[in-house]
Amino acid sequence: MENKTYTIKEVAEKTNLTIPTIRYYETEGVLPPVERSDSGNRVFTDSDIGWLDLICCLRGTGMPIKKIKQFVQWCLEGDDTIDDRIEMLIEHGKTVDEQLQVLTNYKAAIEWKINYHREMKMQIDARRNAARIMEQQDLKN
Amino acid sequence: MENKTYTIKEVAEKTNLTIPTIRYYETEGVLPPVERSDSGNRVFTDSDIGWLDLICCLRGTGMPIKKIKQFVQWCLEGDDTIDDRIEMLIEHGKTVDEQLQVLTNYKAAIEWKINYHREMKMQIDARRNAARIMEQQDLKN
DNA sequence: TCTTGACATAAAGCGCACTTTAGGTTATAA
DNA sequence: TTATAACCTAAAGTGCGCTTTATGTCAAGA
Repeated sequence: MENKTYTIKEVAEKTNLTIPTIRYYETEGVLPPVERSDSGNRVFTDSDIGWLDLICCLRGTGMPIKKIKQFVQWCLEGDDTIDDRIEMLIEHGKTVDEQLQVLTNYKAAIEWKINYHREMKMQIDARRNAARIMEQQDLKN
Repeated sequence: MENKTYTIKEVAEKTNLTIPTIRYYETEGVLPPVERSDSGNRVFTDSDIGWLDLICCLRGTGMPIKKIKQFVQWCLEGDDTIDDRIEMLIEHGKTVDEQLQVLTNYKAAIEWKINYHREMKMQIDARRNAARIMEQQDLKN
C-alpha cells in the first residue's frame, strides 16, 4: 500500500482538485516537485497526495497560496524550521476558530431571518384568506 | 432611536465596511438607494444599516453579490416574493451548515497536525540533547 | 501506420469583489 | 476668503486563484 503510483487524472479524482490546479500548485512551488516518468509525465505517490490533502486543508480554511508555500518549504527544509511551522499552525488554528465563531453567528442570524419570513408569510396568507372570504360574502349580498 | 441619521463615515465605522464598499453596494443595487441631502450626500437611516447588516451576513457566509442583490430586490418587491425569499434563505442555510461541517473537520486536521509537529519537535530536541551529551563525553576522553 | 487519448508546457485570460484614482462640489471654521 | 475636510461620480486598476488556450509529445490499440 505504499509504493503505488497515480496519474494526474487519478489524483484529481482522489483530491477533488482539477488537473490544471494540481499542475498550477506544482509550478507555484506549493506542491513539492513530483517525480516524472521517462516521457516526462508526472508520477504521483501517496506522499504527493498527502501534500495535496494538506494544501486542501489550508486553502479550505482560507490560508493564501503564498503562506501555504512557505509552510511547505519549511517542511522540506527540515528540523530547523519546526518552531516556525508549529507557530504558523497555531496561529492559523486561531483564525479557523474565529471563522467558526463568525459563521456560527451568521448561521443563527439566517435562522432568525427564516423564522421572521415564515411569520411574515403566515400573516400574508391570513390577510389573503380574509380578503377572499370577504369577497365571497360580497358576492352573496 | 428611530429617525436618527448617519453619514457614510459613521456607517462605515458601524458596519466595518469601507466607504467605497458601501458606495459600491449601492451602485450595484445590492443596497437599496439611500436618501440624499440637498447637496447630494447620502443620508443613512437605521433601516439602511439593517440592509448592510444583512448584506454582511450573506457575504460573510459566501453568498455572491448577484444573489444578494436578487434577495434584496425580492424584499423590495413585496409579498409576492415571500416564497422565493424563504426558499433562498433555507437553501443558503444548508450551505452554511456544510461550511461549518467542512471547517470543523479541517480544524480537527489542523489540531492533529499541531500535535504531530509537537511530537516531532520533542524527538528533535531529544536527539539534539543526546548529541550534546555525547560531545561532552568525547571532550572528557 | 495511423489515430486516439492522456499527458505536457507557456502564456494569456477570467471572474469576483472590491480599491484606487482623478477630478469636482459643498459646508464649516480659522 | 480661503483652506480644509467630508462628501460626490465615473472609470480604471488590482489581487487572487485558478482556468483556458494553443501547441506539442508520447504510448497503446485498431
